[in-house]
Amino acid sequence: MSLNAVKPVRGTHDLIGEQQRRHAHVIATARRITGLYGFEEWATPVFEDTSVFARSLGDTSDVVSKEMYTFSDRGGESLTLRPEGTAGICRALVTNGLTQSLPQKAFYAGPMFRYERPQKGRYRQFHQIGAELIGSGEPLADAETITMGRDVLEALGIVDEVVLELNTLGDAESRATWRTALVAYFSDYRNRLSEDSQLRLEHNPLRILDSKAAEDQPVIEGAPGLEQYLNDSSRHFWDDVRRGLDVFNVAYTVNPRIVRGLDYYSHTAFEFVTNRLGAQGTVLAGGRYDGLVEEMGGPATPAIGWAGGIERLAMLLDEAPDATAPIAIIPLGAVAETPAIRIMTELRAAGLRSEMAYRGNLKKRMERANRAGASYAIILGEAELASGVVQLRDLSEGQQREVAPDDLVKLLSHTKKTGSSV
RNA sequence: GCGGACGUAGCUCAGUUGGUUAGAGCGCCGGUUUGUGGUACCGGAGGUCGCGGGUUCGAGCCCCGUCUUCCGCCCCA
Repeated sequence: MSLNAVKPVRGTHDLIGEQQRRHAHVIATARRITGLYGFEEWATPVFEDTSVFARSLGDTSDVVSKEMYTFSDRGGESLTLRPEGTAGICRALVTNGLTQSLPQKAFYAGPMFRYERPQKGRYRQFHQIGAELIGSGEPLADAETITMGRDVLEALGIVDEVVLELNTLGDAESRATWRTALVAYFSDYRNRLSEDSQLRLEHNPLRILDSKAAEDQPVIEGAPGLEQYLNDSSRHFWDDVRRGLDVFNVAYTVNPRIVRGLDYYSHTAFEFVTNRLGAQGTVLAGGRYDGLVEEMGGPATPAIGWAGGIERLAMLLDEAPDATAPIAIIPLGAVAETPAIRIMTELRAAGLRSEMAYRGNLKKRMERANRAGASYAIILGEAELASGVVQLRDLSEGQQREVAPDDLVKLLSHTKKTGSSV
């Protein structure tokens, strides 16, 4: 790198070659699978009025103040780069009047931004796929949405790398009574809690449950579970979600420590987790958020969804999808260029990826074709022009024969091979 | 925001207790009589050792600061 080369912003990454192909594959796969479930892709702005996200977060101290990319535009309005996808989707639902035509099934993919310290699979600009099913309050909707997430992971070939952890947060009433009991319990053991957890007791007591501090574990063991505080309807909902997962044939383990900090969450919470990515093991996660649309100024509307981190999913893919192998067109001498371009144009019109280098002798062009992972080389010089043929060389087999130019499309169309360029 | 580790060619890394013009492999470029690649041989380019200070006769190596990346913590919408 040269002396005064510009540097990328901390926590941002370029996606080139294999990396971009991995990302594109994750997105294309998720788009296809969610499509099978009747979801349609939405694209919302990457920045919104700050209130869109601030509202969805309430006044969760750290998150709003320290971890969002917030700035003023020239008109003095406070804007924020979206830190996640759900709030924007809900805002779009409301502003487009779609609360009148529920349910809506939205799939999205794109960059998100959080001002955090980077680690592997956790960047300041990162990318997510996500799906939101808005307007369905039945437990079966939860089961089907989770199943859809499982299917995406399966289609990516990584379902064996993850386990599905499931929990219920109950409805607002159940959670309130549980929370009270929890705070009372932890307060009794306050001095046995870690310093962090003593702070959490003040502003986010549920988070003590997934504390990593060793000294917290014995206290957490004895903490009251939500189970005993669930009211009847919440209990039925929870039972029905699990029954639904059985019907859809989705395996899960119940993990009572999965919590969500915000009030609009209710009932189902789930995470697909891997142990292959260190501390960033959650690969796709979601839950029910029946209170959010109302928070955005719409009518009370039930909703459930999930989001998955593309970086993490891309890292788990066994191998990157191959680039499509091109066909290399190699004219020898200036007179061959025009017929070569004609052939190349025909191949492209037939849907075949074709490239021609502008310079270099035959040897150089062959080397270049090889490096580009070309499947075939089409060589034509004066001798070929004179007899109305071209040389068609199979670069993987090393065999070469003369063919009529008109036969090329037919010969190459069914031999779509893959190469390993970039 | 807190704690820790790393930072030498495009990539992966070597570089003895600080001592002359900083190395290797891979990759890249060129050549091996000019119409044949992926494999052999020969040659070449490319680094002010992340950046900035300091100590020293002398710093890639020691000290301080700073930036990045990575590992944890906090947070995780």
